[in-house]
Amino acid sequence: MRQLPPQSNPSFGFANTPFGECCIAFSDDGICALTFPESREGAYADLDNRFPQTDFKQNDERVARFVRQIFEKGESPLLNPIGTEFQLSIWHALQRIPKGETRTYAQIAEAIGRPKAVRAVGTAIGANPIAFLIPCHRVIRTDGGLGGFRWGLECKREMLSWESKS
DNA sequence: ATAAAGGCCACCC
DNA sequence: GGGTGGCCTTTAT
Repeated sequence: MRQLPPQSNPSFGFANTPFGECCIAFSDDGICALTFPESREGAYADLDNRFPQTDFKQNDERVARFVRQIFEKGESPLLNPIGTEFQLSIWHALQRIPKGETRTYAQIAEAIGRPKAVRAVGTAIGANPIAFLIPCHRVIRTDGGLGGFRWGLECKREMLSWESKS
């Protein structure tokens, strides 16, 4: 099941965060993407790949305000993640992990009532379209290992330590 | 329709 | 530590 792609006033922009420059894409329906791209070209390619029909207008000023709201005030703006029902249930579960805490992939599988689907849970978490706000960095392995992270394990560590002291 | 690839885990050595 | 088999969803043939 897929929801609507960003429709009303689709926009995007770049701004600096404690974890490097991010790209945020949003519309009147909320934020649909938050990434930490290697390059701006990479960010364009990623957006075009995920929303081939959408023409985003650049608005760095609005993104800068989002970033202050998120990383200074600790608030979460309205989100509009797009994915399958399975993915959405997992991304929803991630948002219930309190800041400063962690869960294991197995615990998330348990939380959505699919205890056997641990591996699929890992895959779905890897597909998280809204980094940080959907806190996939708070999920680690049962054996205590960090697990994976789309933006690099170093970044995952930094996010966890940043959250533990605030 | 089917195959292949995953941010996993339990179990073995 | 390293390797195997099972589990389940998604994406690409």
